[in-house]
Amino acid sequence: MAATPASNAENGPADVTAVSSATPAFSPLYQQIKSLILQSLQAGEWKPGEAIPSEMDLAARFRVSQGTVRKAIDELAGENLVVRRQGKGTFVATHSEQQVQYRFLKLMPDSGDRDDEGPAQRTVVECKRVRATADVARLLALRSGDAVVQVRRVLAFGGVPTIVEDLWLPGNAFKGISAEQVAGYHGPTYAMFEEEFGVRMVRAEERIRAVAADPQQAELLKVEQGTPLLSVERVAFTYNDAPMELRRGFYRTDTHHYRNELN
Amino acid sequence: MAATPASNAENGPADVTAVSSATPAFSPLYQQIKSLILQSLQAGEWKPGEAIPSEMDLAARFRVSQGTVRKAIDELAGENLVVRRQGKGTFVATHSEQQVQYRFLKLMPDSGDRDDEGPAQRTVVECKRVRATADVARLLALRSGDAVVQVRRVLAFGGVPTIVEDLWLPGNAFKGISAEQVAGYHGPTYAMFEEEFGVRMVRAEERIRAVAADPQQAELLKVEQGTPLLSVERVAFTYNDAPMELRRGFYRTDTHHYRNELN
DNA sequence: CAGTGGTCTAGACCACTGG
DNA sequence: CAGTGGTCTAGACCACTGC
Repeated sequence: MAATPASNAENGPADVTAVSSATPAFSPLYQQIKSLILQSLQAGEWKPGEAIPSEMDLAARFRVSQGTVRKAIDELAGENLVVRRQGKGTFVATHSEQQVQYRFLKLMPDSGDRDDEGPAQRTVVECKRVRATADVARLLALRSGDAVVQVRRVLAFGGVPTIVEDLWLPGNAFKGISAEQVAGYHGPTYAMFEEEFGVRMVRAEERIRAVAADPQQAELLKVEQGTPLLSVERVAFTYNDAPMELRRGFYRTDTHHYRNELN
Repeated sequence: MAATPASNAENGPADVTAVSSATPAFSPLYQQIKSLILQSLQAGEWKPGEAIPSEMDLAARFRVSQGTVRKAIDELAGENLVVRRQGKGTFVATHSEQQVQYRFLKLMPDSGDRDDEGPAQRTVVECKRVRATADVARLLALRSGDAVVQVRRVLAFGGVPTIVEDLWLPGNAFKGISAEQVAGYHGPTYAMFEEEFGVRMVRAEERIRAVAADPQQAELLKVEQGTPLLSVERVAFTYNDAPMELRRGFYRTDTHHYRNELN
């Protein structure tokens, strides 16, 4: 009964080549298993923080060997979609964990660790429903005029306002979001998105520039107008590469810096 | 003759735990194989661009199964130290390849591909031997006053000067480097370092800030003094995490942006 | 066609977690 | 102690490259 991959005979396991017999594209079994798991992840069969079935169980479910499931999960773990814990199981990744908190925030204090200065103090300046402008719509894969939620907030570290940023969220997925929710939640904002709206951010792209502080930014960050600021435009994506957040931030870099690792 | 990593008994597979019986630290066999390969890479047993022995050969050399060698090479490939090519072999990674050229340069034109604007035009402003200041020495793991080579250059894209940067290189490893060499080499500077000095950069760390152009930067980049520029400080490392280059660059970001992917 | 990396399996054993 | 992920092996076959 166990699968005998790539064998056409009676008993054979999933026929790897049969998936799309028209295209000559060859897709390994473990890739197919991977996308099956991915579908379950997307569908919410297992929630963030929960354990997914053991490798043995999944092997039985998909009629393949444990090694094949293993390789599929290896890739998912490499993409930070799941987390393996020896002796315990494999868990759906979440932004709530201590270890990888602020995974997407690359701004670091010049000296000392980020833990030293504690969590950011969040001040929500405004939170309103608006219609998407052309560029917001484009980046969020919406149509101009679609409903979006715009949040403007200031993040301070050790009492010093350091970041001012706008968030744009598709109105559909974030119905009823409020300023209190954004400001009051304990933990990363992306963890709140998971808990309150079932939206898990998986990856993001940033475009960084140097700009001069305009009057409003200068006031919110308590710097002189014209001070150079780091402009960080981020598009964050959920599972199927669907953009779910646009963020435009302006960072003071007199006591902090944006840290990046090149491999 | 052939290495028998950490095996005590005659026939059995290598005893994984015996490596450091004092420390309870457990090091899997494939990790040991990985560091053996890494040592050969460092020692220059195989040069950038060359093929390393086949998995079968390495398995025989180290007296382990092919699967174990495979997992070791998988990690090396994941760190971009080595490149696998099906049907051909596994090759030592190099900065000379077309595909991954400018792996460390994240500045992108706002519209269009980087290939569209062609290679950067390099102008070397100066190239001189100096003594390391305290901060340069610290970042390069040298002592203050040690000999270093400083290179100042301007990079232009499509005729527009966009980057001005200083490079500091340990004098020891880069003896005899000249302005002509830096300016005249066809291909990435890091490829030149490999060919001419046997120094291969493996990874790098960057610290990014927004600053105002000083008079000299303004002149070289043909912008107004005070224009916001992206300040990018990079330390590049060779094999054993040894820092081998410090680079301080200033980027115009009116037509380009620094692109980053968050996972 | 031989040689390379890539996939898949089956089974054994190890390390770690928690009841 | 049972259950989980982690390692290692041996062997089969597939996909790709180049002679």
